[in-house]
Amino acid sequence: MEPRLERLAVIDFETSGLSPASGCRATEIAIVLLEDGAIVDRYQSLMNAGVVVPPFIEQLTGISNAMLRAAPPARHVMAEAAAFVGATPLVAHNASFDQKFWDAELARLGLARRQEFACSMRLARRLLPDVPNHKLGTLARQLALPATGRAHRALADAEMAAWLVAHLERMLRERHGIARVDHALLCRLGNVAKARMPDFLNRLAT
DNA sequence: TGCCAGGCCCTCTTTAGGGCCTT
Repeated sequence: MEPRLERLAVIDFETSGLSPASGCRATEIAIVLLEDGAIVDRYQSLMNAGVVVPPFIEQLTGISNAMLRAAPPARHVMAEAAAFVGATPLVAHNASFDQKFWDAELARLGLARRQEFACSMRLARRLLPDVPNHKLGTLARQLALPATGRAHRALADAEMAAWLVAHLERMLRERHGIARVDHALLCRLGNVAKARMPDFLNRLAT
């Protein structure tokens, strides 16, 4: 039977800094596959890209330079991650960040991204305008999402983002009466001006 | 060695500035 909701790959990177354009590299990746509101598969690995992580980020993530020296090569990990994702539509929290690293790490293998990213932060800003802020951890607490482990580790954050996406999908179906919630719709909603959202959702209701 | 981003979004806007989010 075809699933009611399209399968999504929710991705999270830990990195050595904020921008690959400044020489920063990925240090850990996690991808969870979300289908019909449930996590059905996971991929997670540290990766050694040959960079030294500054103390602030070691403290933030708990990923030490010793852990990275013992990790498999970034090249090997990214090849596995790309195969795991395939052409599955991608989602990330503040997707512009993860997209930059996904594109940059794939480019080092001579690969190009095959699909668009939807952004759970942009969706949350539009669908949940009244929460204190739209950080992933705050949203997880506000919505009482399932516990996923230590924040700022890739698998915990990817699972947290996946539960957030599942919550937003359910909101769209049950509160806004939208029968078909797919990746294309999530991308479109992320681009609608906030002031136009109520009207946009009304027109989608079935 | 030392340095360190950038796109979105709001508003006291558009000839701009600053906060938010990710590590």
